[in-house]
Amino acid sequence: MHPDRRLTRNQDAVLAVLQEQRSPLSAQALYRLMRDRQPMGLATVYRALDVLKLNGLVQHRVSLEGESLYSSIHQDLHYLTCLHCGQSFVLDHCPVERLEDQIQTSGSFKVYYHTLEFFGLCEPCAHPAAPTPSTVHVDDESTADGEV
Amino acid sequence: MHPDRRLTRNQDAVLAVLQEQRSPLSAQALYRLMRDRQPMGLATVYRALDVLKLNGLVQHRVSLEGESLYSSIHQDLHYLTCLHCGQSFVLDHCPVERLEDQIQTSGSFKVYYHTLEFFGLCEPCAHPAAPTPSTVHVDDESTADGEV
DNA sequence: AGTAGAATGAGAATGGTTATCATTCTAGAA
DNA sequence: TTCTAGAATGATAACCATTCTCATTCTACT
Repeated sequence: MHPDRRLTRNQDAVLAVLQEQRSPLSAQALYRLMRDRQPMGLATVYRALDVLKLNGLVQHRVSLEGESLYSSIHQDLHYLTCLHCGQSFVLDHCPVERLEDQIQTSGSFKVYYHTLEFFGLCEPCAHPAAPTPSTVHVDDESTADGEV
Repeated sequence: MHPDRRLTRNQDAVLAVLQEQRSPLSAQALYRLMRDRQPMGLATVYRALDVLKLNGLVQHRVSLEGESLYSSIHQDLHYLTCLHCGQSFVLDHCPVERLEDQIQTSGSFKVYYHTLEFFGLCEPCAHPAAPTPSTVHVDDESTADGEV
């Protein structure tokens, strides 16, 4: 990874594959995919993703399982993620672009991308057939809005 | 962690400590803090955070280093994070609350909290004294082996 | 062609988080 | 109060995505 340098063959291949994807991919999944395209070591995949990220070509978010998911910088997808089952639903609207522009033009920080994700419980997890973790009674301190 | 159950002493203590904090804390940091308050095993701290999260009392985001940072659900902090040095700057404005309400009232998903984070390069990392990773030439996409 | 610096691969090491399991606690029943 | 089933807890091993190490290969430039 270096200043004013053109991407390497591997970095280019990783970027190309990412740009074909419809949804974010983990580094490991990407590594497996590369076998049929441009086989390379796992470490190289991670390094390539780092370079691409530092150059504003790729973005990433972290799944609930702690896995980093990468996608092309041009994808502006956001999610509703269930804290219980971990399933993610895609949101079609992004209300943040304007703010990003504001930050951008205010100088002093160059914004490449942003993540916006909502967490909570999806319908099945919130109202399961059999009772499931949902309501909790908190006695003291601030909160006490149990009821779900 | 169980249905319609009051928080345990430990879970209560973890929540209380979190509510005193001004900024998000990692589970490990929290574990260290608890020693002076309500000593408990590291695993219990993680379990408590899970329960609190599933009940909408605590939120978390993941740092660039892959560490989960927890905070009270009432903190609505968002960040500008530098991809190069990892430093985070707090944003004072959150433009997303309205959308959260929309999702909330549209039914079918109960939103507890959201994360909003901008990534890019901070001033020092973007314009360092000595040249640093910044510019990259991409000749479109799948140019795997062109000239070079 | 020759050389310095960068990239790469393979595998070891790291470190936050989760799983395991024996023990302790809690809330309700008798 | 005592008894008991189910839940919570602690200590530690196991996991696993990611990073590091280092010897080797490539690349760009002279």
